[in-house]
Amino acid sequence: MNLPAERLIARIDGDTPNLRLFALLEVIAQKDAPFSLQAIVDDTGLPKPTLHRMLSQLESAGILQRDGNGRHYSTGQRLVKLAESLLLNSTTRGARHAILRRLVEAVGESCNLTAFSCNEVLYLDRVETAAPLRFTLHPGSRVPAHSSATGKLFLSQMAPVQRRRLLTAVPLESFTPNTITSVEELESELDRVKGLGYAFDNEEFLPGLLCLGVLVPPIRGTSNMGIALQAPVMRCSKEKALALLPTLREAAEAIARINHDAAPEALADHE
Amino acid sequence: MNLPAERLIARIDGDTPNLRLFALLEVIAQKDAPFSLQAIVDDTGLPKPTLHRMLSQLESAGILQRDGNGRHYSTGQRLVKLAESLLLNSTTRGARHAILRRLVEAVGESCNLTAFSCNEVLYLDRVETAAPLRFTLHPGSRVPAHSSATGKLFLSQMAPVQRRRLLTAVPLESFTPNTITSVEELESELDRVKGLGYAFDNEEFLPGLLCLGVLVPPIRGTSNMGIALQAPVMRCSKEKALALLPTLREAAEAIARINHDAAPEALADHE
DNA sequence: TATATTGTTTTAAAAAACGAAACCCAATAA
DNA sequence: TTATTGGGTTTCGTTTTTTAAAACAATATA
Repeated sequence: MNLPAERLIARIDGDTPNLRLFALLEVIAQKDAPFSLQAIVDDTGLPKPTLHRMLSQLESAGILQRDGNGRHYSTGQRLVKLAESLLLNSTTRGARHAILRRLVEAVGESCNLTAFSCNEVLYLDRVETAAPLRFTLHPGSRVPAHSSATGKLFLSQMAPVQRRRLLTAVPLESFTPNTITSVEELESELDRVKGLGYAFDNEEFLPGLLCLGVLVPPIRGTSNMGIALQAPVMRCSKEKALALLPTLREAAEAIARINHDAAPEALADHE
Repeated sequence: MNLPAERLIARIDGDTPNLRLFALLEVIAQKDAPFSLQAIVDDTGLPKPTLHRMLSQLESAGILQRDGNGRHYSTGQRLVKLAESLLLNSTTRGARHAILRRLVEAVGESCNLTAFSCNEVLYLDRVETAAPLRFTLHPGSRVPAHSSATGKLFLSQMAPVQRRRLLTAVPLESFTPNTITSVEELESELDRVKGLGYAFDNEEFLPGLLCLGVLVPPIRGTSNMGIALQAPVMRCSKEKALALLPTLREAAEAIARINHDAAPEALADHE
């Protein structure tokens, strides 16, 4: 996960200290493992004492934490909390919600917007269908990735080595007879999913619940948002769900556009 | 979404500008709609010109953006991207948390992951049991090493000379009748602990709280991570806790594997 | 044991942040 | 039309932080 060092240096250099701090956070956000002071020095080109001070400040504020042998830092509670709050309460929430609502109206089933956080699927938002039979899951709740449609999509984007580390850290918990609990089986499912660009959760988390998920296209790199349709199997077969895939994709693209322009007026036209 | 303003002020006030910026981001992260300068003034209590400057900096860096009429700010592209990167890459934390959670499920008591930082035990993460009677300690809090199970383990690894210097620098504070406050006594306890490879905290910090800790095996050298079980004495005897030692060890090894994978490569010689 | 390497502290100069007060500017009300 | 109000913005001297070279300490490596 080494990014071009020069670009980071260039951006960090010309700016005010406040922005430098932000740039530091951006560098840290790219790290997928605890990092040393020296690693940040290499990435940013800033002087070591400067970074030492900044990291110490962040550590004593609980934004970072020292870790492992005490010479490495990793993201602290507070930083993760900030990231989650940002995605949950984002000012574009209203616009995203409108799109989700329109999607639910179009497909007639509950849909939700998810993000990948700490190896789990985090529900950012959810709109429920009017149909009486429905599953109720609240924004802010979490679900394991391996038994979730969008979770599989998130996993399918990861580098195989890193992904395997996650999957083998803890046995894959089984929720229903359909839950995939073997790492090998899951990995081949993930490869399949990667090729298709969509994923099912075929009663793998809750009995009777079928989900079809797609990723919200990222500007570049990997996506950290997905939307999924959730329907009771007795009302929606896999085939029927697949027929709705284009509608789902359309909504995903609409949300991608919002994320990109982040223009609050975006929903005015669709009202 | 209005949080108690005083608390935010208090936190924002005493800190360095860098941390002030972060606190500002935290306030912004709570907003679910575009916000005005005045709204932030009300939330933080900081002077208007100060915030104006900060917001302007953030805006010109693409971290925030102004909406239509120019009088409101909302989260910009770069801030959302930061949040997503953070969550996508917080895999190590997530994996450790998953292991901790599974451990808690297996032993039925609260467990935590600690590190040795500045001669104190720092709680990195914690998962609480579902049992109604429990002690609540938050990640990020600190506890003196001499009255903590994992703290004793950390101390037991140190070179005797260095350790003695540490222990005699300041009198050992007493928290309960069981707290070891004599250096000689503590040192013999530490030798015993070193031989056993595990440590108890037998109501030495909080009355009624029994802890059993083990070290997370290091790649090499000394370990600065430990995991501990924490249980009310009335529910868990020393013997009962000891019976869970293998489970505890297993979890420690699982975390060690994660740390091992995340190990820093010997200095990268690019350039 | 010597010897790099990385982390930490110290320093004076430079830069930025700070915030009081004054100033703008648009939208109402008189 | 003119005052008034409630933001928002700019100015500027003071205070504080940041900066980064250099020295220092601790640690790993040979």
